[in-house]
Amino acid sequence: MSYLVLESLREKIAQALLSLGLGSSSGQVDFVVEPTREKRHGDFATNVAFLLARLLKRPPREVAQNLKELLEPLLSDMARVEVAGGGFINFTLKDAFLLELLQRVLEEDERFGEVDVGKGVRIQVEFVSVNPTGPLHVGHGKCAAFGDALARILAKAGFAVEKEYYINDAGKQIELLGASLEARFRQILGEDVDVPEGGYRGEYLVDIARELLRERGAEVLGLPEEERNKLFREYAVEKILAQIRKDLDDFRVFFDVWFSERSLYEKGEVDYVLSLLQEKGYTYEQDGALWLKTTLWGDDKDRVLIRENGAPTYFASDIAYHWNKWKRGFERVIDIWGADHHGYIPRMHAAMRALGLPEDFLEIFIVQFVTLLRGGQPERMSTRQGEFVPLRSLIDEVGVDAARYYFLMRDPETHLEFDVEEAKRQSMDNPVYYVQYAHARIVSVFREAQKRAIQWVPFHEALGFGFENEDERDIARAIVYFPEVVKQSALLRQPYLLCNYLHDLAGSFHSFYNLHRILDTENVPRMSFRLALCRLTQIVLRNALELLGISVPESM
RNA sequence: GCGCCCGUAGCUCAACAGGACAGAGCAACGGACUUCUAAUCCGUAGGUUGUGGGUUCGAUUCCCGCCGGGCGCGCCA
Repeated sequence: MSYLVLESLREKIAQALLSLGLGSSSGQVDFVVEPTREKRHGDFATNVAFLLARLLKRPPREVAQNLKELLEPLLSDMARVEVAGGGFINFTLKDAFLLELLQRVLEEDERFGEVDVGKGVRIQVEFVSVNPTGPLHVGHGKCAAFGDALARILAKAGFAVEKEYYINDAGKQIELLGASLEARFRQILGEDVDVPEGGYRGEYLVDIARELLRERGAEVLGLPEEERNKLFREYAVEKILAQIRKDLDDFRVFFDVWFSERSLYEKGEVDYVLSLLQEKGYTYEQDGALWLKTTLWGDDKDRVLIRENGAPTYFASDIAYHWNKWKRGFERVIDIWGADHHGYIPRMHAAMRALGLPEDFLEIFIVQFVTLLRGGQPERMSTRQGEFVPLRSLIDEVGVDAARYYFLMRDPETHLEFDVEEAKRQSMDNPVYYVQYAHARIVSVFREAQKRAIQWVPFHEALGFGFENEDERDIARAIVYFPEVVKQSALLRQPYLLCNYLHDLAGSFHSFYNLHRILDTENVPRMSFRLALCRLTQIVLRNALELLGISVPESM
């Protein structure tokens, strides 16, 4: 497991507090340790003295001073512990310690960044789960990128992760889909019929109808109604799902499980869960329908489980679905939904409580809409949001890497303005290339070294030469911080923290590269040390990009 | 009307979960390739953090009101 710099420091401070009879495990002093923003404040800082000052009713500065004296002997890894500002305590790592950590990074290599905050907890991430009634659009792409990256990050952070796609292959919209396909089918055969009211009018159904005609011929219309409906329905779902899978594959998003809603009905799980809720006494009948008392857990109104016509609602099968997840042994499940579903959250949480599941079993994330811009102007393809632009066309236009990075670089719960023109530009305005370029540059340095048959001291030995300047040290500090970022993004479920980090790391490297010559055969120790730093930076860039599902180019 | 999200430089966004002087990129301007990839770097300029209160040693961050934008409020999924 990788070393967590902040966590270790925090623990030591907590220990010091305990020895003072303060702080304690009860956490009455909830202090932070964080990397400093400015170099002159050292590497890390804590606000513990401010919080303690309140408790002790002493000036923060004085508390900080006392604490510093107490801490110093405990912190053999620190070169300096200083009181600054109104009462901050700043820490500066010993170079020797930093170098020792770098050694570990070399050893851990592709495993660097693995942390054990997940402790093997089984967690499921369910995302995209688009109804198989039409192709994926750009908004789904954002959900896909987020869910996929989150799953990768959680795995790196020590969770046992499974990715799942829930196929809504039951219910009215699927009936409508089948009817829409049949209408297109008949149209091709020259019949004067229209797509049913509220049906699916997209061109893709015309293509599918043609395919069906080619495969099965016009005689399918002669089948008995029930059989015919089933055929059209299933054919449409199958074809559309295949297209969705293809799009997701190309977007480098893969699922462990494709779960069918229909199977819940077939196995009687919907009925079972309904009876379970009835037994618990959380349901009642009114207006001929069966209701769940979701208001018991804060929902605005109670919700219908079985309609007056006897058909279960989507809500009912969704409850069964989540019960099924629980029965499969997940300790925690994450649902990622589009913004138009946010009104659905309270009832879902209420249902979990009604089933008696732990409060933190279900986590729901809402992914806000994407607005596509083209040169600063909103995309015209839709009168509403750009999200109706197919994901496919975005991938074709800007590529997978740029698309994924743009989706991931922001908090998914905020609206995203995605400028297609900017994403396409292979230049400095494009953050994904900025990061990838750093990697390609490093590879190129090694390529050059090899070409010139340059000999250098092996990395682990070369690290012994130590830092020559602040620029080198800055990179080292950024490198050893990576595991903390993995931990943070996993616990906060925020892949974008990783993007910010990557951008910073790449920036430190680019600055360094422009300021200092690496391949300097006049000074072999220095060159060797710098090559070691390059390799280390390369390791982190690669590991981090992989967590985002973005390719790691050897040259650009 | 109610609920959720959002409001920071001309534009798109950060600010590490309440911390030090609010930072990047783009756009603008000025510099750096006979030397490891210039998709890069260095510098200049750009701000009453929508607004009014409150809590705090400290607020872009938390609370309340208002203004503006987005989304949702079905026995649809």
